[in-house]
Amino acid sequence: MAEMRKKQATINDVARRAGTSVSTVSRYFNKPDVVGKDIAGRIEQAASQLHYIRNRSAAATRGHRSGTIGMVVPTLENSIFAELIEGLIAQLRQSKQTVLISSNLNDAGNESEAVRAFVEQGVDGIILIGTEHDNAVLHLLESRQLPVLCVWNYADDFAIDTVGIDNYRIGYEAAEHILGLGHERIGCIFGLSGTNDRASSRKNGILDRLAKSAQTPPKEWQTESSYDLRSAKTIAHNLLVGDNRPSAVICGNDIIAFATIWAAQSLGLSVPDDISVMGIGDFQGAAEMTPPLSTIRIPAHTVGRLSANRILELVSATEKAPPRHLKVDFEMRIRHSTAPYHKDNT
Amino acid sequence: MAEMRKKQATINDVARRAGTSVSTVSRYFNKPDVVGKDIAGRIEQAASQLHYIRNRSAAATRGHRSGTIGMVVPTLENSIFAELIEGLIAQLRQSKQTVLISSNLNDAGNESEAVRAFVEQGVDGIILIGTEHDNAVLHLLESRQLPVLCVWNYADDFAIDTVGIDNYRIGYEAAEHILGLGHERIGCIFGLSGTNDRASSRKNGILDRLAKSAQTPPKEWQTESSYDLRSAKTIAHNLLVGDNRPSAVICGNDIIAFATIWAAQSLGLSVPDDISVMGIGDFQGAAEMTPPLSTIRIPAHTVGRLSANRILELVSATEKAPPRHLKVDFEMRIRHSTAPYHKDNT
DNA sequence: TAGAATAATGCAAACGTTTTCATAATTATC
DNA sequence: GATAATTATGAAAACGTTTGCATTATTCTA
Repeated sequence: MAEMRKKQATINDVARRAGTSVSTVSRYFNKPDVVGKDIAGRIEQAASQLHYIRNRSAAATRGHRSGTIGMVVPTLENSIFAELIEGLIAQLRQSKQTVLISSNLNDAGNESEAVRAFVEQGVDGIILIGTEHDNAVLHLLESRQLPVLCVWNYADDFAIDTVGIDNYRIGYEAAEHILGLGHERIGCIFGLSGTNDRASSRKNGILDRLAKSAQTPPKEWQTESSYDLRSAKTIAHNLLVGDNRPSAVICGNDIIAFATIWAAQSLGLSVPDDISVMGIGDFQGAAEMTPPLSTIRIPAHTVGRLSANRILELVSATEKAPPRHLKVDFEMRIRHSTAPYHKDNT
Repeated sequence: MAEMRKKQATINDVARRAGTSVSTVSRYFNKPDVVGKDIAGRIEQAASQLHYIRNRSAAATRGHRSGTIGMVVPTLENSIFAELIEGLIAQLRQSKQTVLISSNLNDAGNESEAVRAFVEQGVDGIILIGTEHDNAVLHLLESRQLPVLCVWNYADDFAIDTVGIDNYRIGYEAAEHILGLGHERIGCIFGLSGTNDRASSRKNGILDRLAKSAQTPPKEWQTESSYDLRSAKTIAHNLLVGDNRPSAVICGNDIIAFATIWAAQSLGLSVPDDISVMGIGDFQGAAEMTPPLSTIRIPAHTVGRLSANRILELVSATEKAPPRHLKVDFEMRIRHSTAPYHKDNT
């Protein structure tokens, strides 16, 4: 159909029909209040009669905003990012901005290409997850002077604006909860800390708190897993099988926590009677599952909303300001997958 | 920073440095093989030295493809759409296409605006979920002659191209499985059929198969729920509470099935000893949960891949052809949430 | 009411590409 | 070796907007 695409109404047609000039029509669409009442009416009418739709590409050539924000996430298959994105879209839509999404498909090496594609499209700003990014990406963005925002991980010493949560603190609090329950045989399944700043912040928070109470787990109880149910379940199984097992396990996120609970159940263990499980994230299903998961709620939707506001500020800022960092609060959601330590937990 | 955005290298700069004309440079980027070896080399070098990045907006004004495909989904928070999108992105990336995503945020009324925004951005094609769409949307797309693809639901009588699964058939097979197990007290929790073609196709498939064996459930066991764990769990609870309850429940999708299993467990019922639960979708976690869910796998990633290929075909087609419909197969995944009917199932 | 300030409008250049057409250079054909 | 066919290149117009500047109409000030 490419060839036969009909000629569509342009701003010229609208101007002609409304009996005015293109400049005025253009102005009307950009700042409606600057054009006279009568002409405005005629333009409105002409535009709707002709089913006129603006051509943002054309506008963008003249240096005008494209009205798009690009966001690249590590993966869409983690519901928490989906929630984040929905928050972002909801808010950005109110400002008539369109969101371009790209996924690294779980391979950080894809990021650079994704960002480049966004730059080609002429996005007004870019949102990235976390603070660890390729030099190529950072250079590109820097040389283009393109507004960037790193979300998800609060990092007050970072050179780029961030909005996110304090993952160290989250880890700390998670450990605190388990300690408060009296557990002394504590296992951990962290997220993969090698590639992921959030995971390693949480890990440090957990370990620091544990160390403070002289409860640092033995090496073989400090495990790591990707955020993937299948492998997490295997790792949890290995941690839990046999008699010498922890009485509580702290998980790097809820995916891992789900997997741990299911591994325990499939081993015939009761959560929380035989073993307590602590998650992080409050993902979908955490509250509904059996038993409802004790976790820490990360308000992803809020992060999305705030990110939208912040990137818009950055986009319309007239000069470069020092980076600002927005910390968003988390909330403990203690449900029924954790319980006080008692003797026969062994 | 808007004001101070540095001037970036344009195709002109590249041409000058490479000692050739802009036309040749442009051609080089679009069909590299049509320009001479030596010049090609010089262009390549000049472009990389200048960190040149193409400006797709400018290209688009001249009627050239924008290199973008827009997709709007009902919600991102359903992991199955996320999987679909990942498949789409993965495939489209290979053809150097960028994906624009929009979410209706669970309100179909948003779709029209989302589509309009995409048209303003000049997408080359649009992918929609399902076959039920606003007239405004359909008209807009039609009048613009924009390639459209409706995915997820196979519908061989639909005026627009589709690629998806046969939801009627899926429902039919789900019922068949439960019937084959000997159940005679069957309850259903469908998806909301009012607003959603997939849900109603499945419902019809289930009901038709049940009717064929004279097992149509009483009205009060034919319930509906939104695809949302919380409300689904409530509805499942009401269905299962008390002594007069079904021995098996067929669920409109896995979200509902998860909720049903958890509702049963929280009522002290065992799945599948007291009650069998059948899902549809094979969402994340279905295989890992306790008990592993019997369901029907919808290969969302494949749907995404195929959709990518199809929309690309439509975009580069030179004339309008009659719609084609691609059916993608599903697979039974019988695990442990369903079991043969036995007497003391009450 | 004259002059100044302000508001509304139009003209035309500019944005960075693609693409048509013409031209020059090369290769194939007899 | 002359002509035809093919290939590689460049010049310039076009795409649909925005925007700086100039102009005209309106309102304000004294």
